[in-house]
Amino acid sequence: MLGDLTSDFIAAPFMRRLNALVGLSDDDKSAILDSLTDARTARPRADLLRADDVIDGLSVVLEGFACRYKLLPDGRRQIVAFLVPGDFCDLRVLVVERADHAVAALAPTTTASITRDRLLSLVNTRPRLSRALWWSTLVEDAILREWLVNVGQRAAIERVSHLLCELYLRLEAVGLAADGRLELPVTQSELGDALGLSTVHINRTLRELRGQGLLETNGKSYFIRDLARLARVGIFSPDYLRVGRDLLEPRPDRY
Amino acid sequence: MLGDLTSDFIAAPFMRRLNALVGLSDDDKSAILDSLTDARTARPRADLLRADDVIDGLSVVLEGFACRYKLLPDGRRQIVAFLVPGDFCDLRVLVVERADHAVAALAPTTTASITRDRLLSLVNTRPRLSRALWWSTLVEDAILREWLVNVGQRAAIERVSHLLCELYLRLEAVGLAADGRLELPVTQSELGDALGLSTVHINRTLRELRGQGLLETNGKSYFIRDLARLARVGIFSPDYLRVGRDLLEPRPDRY
DNA sequence: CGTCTTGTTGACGGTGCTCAATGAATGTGG
DNA sequence: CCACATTCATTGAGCACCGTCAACAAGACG
Repeated sequence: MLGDLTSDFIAAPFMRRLNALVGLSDDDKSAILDSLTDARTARPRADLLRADDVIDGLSVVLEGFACRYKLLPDGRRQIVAFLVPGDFCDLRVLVVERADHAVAALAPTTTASITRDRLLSLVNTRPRLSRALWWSTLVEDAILREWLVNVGQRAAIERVSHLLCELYLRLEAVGLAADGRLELPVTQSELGDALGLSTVHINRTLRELRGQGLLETNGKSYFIRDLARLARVGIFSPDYLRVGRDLLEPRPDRY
Repeated sequence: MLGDLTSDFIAAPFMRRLNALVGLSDDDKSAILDSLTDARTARPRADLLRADDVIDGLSVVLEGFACRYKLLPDGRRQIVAFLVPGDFCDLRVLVVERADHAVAALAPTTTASITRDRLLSLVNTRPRLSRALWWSTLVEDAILREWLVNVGQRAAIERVSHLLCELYLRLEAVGLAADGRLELPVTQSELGDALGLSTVHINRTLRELRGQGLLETNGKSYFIRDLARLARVGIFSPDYLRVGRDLLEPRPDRY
């Protein structure tokens, strides 16, 4: 285990994520926290996991920013997910031995791991934890479906707006964004690879959003001036981020 | 249970799918087959499951063709998956109570169900079955990621070719396609909604593929004249359809 | 036998891509 | 600490891919 790390500030986003998992007891939470081992920090552009790698355990992002991606033989790249602190790298390790896609750090990224055996024994002895882990894969799936809708149906300005709304809410949920401000340690080229748009067009689209007074950017700092309006432009509804929660649960009325 | 249905020809694709699931015993197979109940046939365009529906059990497609889809408020539709015989409608029922997307029949489609309680007791008493079900959700995820790559990175002719290769292999795997021939009971408009292309452009792309001698179409019958070449055009590699199988397993050399 | 859906094709235009150049920022090695 | 290289953001020009609109034919269906 990581010793002091479990009580350390660095695990805060992961803690917040665990708290959000339905029905997880304090006992479950400390069981999984205590199983974290082997913390390491990857530099930007470093692969955390390569396609066809044999997976030997479950990794959790504690700090930083990463992505899943697939490459075509000619070099085109599609980013299929962004991983923010608190996200799991490869939950499918429970069933599958090899990855079908790669995971790369986009910013300096700290991860910690749980060995496969430890994880299997956790889910076997703690049904609620097992359920919670499955639940978080379902949220991931829901995000993936929404990304397909985004890339398949929305125009460029809608895609960018939608992604910004999603990332703002996800980062806010783990305490890494507030008051419309968020840090996105990704290049415009990476945004393009996630949204199926060219770098040049990402740049022009961001300029358009700034021109409409919806957004301010300064390097990798983003400031959403009007979340409700940005959500309208992006035809964004946050429901998919809360799969399985009671749909009638009161929600902030910002969209 | 469905009585005669379990031994009936109609369950053949589902049987073939079960046989393909890793490590499933005959006992497991008959347990799940015997749990099938409440067979019903939906007409084309009928919803099998609506967004926000409370899910009361697991449905299996026995015959026909269906899709998962999400709608935007203005009517745009993205099809996020095709369901062929042997596919499950809503495996997430195990964890989540409500659907975040809809499922619709595209052809006359027969489904059978397993009640939630029965399913839960099956997975609790049969670890291999539980593992096999999770495995099939992972294959679904892999297909979803590949669709995102398809829509995000590939040009129209590549997208159509890729989808045709995928559907041919999936249908062949359950005995519904052979010798390059397959039936796709979908309209060109539905292909467009799956690939993020307009109906008109689907039509032109199919014409182009016919012109290149790669494909023949006759209504909803498709004949792939040269699978290897179509796969090359679509930059198609079948790996993602076999997530978790040994990557060294010998494969037909058709791509 | 009308009506509706689907497939097909043409014309036209726009969204977004490619190519190219520039400057700023960042990183690296001497 | 500076010289140099590389990455990244930004903008312009030109054009291609694909969408929209429109029309018509052929089935499918009641």
